[in-house]
Amino acid sequence: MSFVHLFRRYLREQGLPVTQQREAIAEVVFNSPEHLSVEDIEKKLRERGERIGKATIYRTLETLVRSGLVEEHDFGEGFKRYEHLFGQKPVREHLICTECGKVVDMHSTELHRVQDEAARQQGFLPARYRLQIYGLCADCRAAGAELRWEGLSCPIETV
Amino acid sequence: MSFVHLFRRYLREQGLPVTQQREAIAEVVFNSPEHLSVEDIEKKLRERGERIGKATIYRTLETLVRSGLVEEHDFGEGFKRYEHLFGQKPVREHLICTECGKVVDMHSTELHRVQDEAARQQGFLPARYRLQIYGLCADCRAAGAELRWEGLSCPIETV
DNA sequence: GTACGTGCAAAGTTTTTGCAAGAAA
DNA sequence: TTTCTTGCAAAAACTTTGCACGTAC
Repeated sequence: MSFVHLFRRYLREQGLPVTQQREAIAEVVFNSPEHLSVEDIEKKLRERGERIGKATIYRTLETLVRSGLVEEHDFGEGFKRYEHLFGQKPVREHLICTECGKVVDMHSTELHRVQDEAARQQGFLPARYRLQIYGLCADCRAAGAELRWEGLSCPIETV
Repeated sequence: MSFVHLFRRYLREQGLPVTQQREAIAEVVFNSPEHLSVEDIEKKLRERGERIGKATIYRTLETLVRSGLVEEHDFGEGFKRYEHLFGQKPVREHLICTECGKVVDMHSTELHRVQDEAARQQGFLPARYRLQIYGLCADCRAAGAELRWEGLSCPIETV
């Protein structure tokens, strides 16, 4: 149920002190299935009765990311979001609905393989990747939403 | 050679005034093969003898992106970069070297197809996507660089 | 002449940093 | 006791906004 001991182990491995704040922040992140913003984390901590400064949250998240237990995301909202990597295979593919803003996780082994291949063909040695697909989610499509193009009437016709 | 007339057409279509500043900014972006930051653009404008306020640059980039002629990128540097979509097929795949920071463009038709398929399988209607692969570029590999893992010694073993 | 753009500076966001006081080992 | 953390507030970095003045049409 709780994965905090993994983080504790990482801290010890690195010779870093295990503090109340670090454990509380890790617990909050590990117990949320969503992609959390720093503000979300702060709110959840307050709900638990913990009052931890933003600076500490940022600093702890940096450590969590470095430990490999948490991943940082940027969905172009102007701030970052954080997600733990337990449960299923690490999810690095996100479908982002341009209508309702919902973010759906996805995983495709084939996709992973093709990406890897393509990168290697360029002499590149891939380590991790991040894919964001923007479009309409199933719900919004069902509700009748449509993709809209507000750009040039005749997109890119190099005339 | 110059694609500015496409932007002019877009502005007219939208009933927006065509101004000197808008044309100068579009020219700078259209004539650079790189991914430009707002600061880069400002510098290039100054080199051309144009002194245009940052606010205008931001506002014009917004319009350029909406026109579909320019794409906004976020490589996690803390600021955005902009790239025109002329020349080759729109490039939405980036190989980012974690050693030297270089960003290499890539394009794979197969990759595109697999992505599309995977999204549709989830009931999602894809419109555009963005892929970032982090790793080591050919040069850094040749120079002997290696991927390093500074996270937990035994990555994610849910024990 | 009217509507919209421009430039400046101020305000807004999110994130980082400096430092005195405090906790972990 | 020594080292590293915490929390606050200030700073930083990028972007947006308000407003008086100018320009496109």
